[in-house]
Amino acid sequence: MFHARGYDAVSVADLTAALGIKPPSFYAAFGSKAGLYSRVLERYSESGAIPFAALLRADRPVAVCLAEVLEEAARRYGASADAPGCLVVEGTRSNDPDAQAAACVHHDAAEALIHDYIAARFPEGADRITDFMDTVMAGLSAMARRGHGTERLMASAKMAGRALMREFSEDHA
Amino acid sequence: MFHARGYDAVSVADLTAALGIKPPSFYAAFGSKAGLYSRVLERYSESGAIPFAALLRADRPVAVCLAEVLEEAARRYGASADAPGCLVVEGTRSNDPDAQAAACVHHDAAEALIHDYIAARFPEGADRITDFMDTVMAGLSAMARRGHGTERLMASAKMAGRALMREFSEDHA
DNA sequence: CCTTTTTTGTATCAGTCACTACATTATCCC
DNA sequence: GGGATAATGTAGTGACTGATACAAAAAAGG
Repeated sequence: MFHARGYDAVSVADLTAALGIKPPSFYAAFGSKAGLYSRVLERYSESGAIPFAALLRADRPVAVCLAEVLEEAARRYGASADAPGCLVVEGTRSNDPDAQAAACVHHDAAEALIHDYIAARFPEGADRITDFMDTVMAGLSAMARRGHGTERLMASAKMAGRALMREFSEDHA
Repeated sequence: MFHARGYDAVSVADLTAALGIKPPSFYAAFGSKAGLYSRVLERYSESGAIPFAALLRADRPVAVCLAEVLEEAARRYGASADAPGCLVVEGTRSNDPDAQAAACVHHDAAEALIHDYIAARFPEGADRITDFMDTVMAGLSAMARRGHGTERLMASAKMAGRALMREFSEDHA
């Protein structure tokens, strides 16, 4: 439900109704609405999110791996129309401070993964390229939330991917 | 205030306090919270938003003009830290149906402007390129909201702009 | 100056938010 | 089966949401 409608748009009443439990049981189990969200984020990071560690390989060109991350984002963000976009990216935009902080933890971790991966071989462009990756992924998540399916997202992801290739081939030269 | 904190995060109480008026005067003047937001959007589209009509020129290369739109977005979205991102783009993400609809009107108009501009000279790629423009602009607005300044946004905008050049030069060949 | 109309402030509307005190029911251990 | 413990349902907390009824004050018109 958090993924489908966003943290702010889901009320505790919605959650308890969906779970078939009453508020006291909900708070006994999860502590708070943000507490449940934290656990959902954890689960999402383990299974539903982009597998950065597997995609960012040291034995392949940096630009290729980064482009594959973007394409995987397009695939996952547009996969299910009833849960569009990235749970983490969207969470960082919540109006609730606790939820936002929880989502930022995961986002910052993923961002650091990307940054370090680039920095290992192109330290001078790591900041710039990481920003670009962030921008495109935030954009893809937003477009998914607008209803765009995987095909349309993929076209934009591939375009951004080609921009990455270009960027790295220039750094090489 | 809508631009600074987002439609959902601003309450009528905030608005009446800031305006120095009481709720009845507020509703007499604007009809509703969404009514005021509509007028704010109107004003924003006339003065604060990206001047698409001026930027999308028929006497210059399509890719150059589109790249300039993205750079102008970077400039405006990151200009003031207390009102980051695009009021329209962010408005389309509101949880309030009325506010979202009002923002979508302006967003769709801008999108149509871009689409028609591209379609006039590159009909086969208009959909794809428009999606890419939307994606990057949504991403830039999101990054601005995360606190990135104009310089960082501009770097990503320029990268995306170079991707556009490449795309059009290939279509040419 | 007095009446009429408009604007404003006081106080509050019903509804929803996340969250909890309390009592009852179910479960477990012996 | 009986007593301690844990989980649950009932009901409601205060705070806030957007939006108003009503009356007092201000402005306009003669």
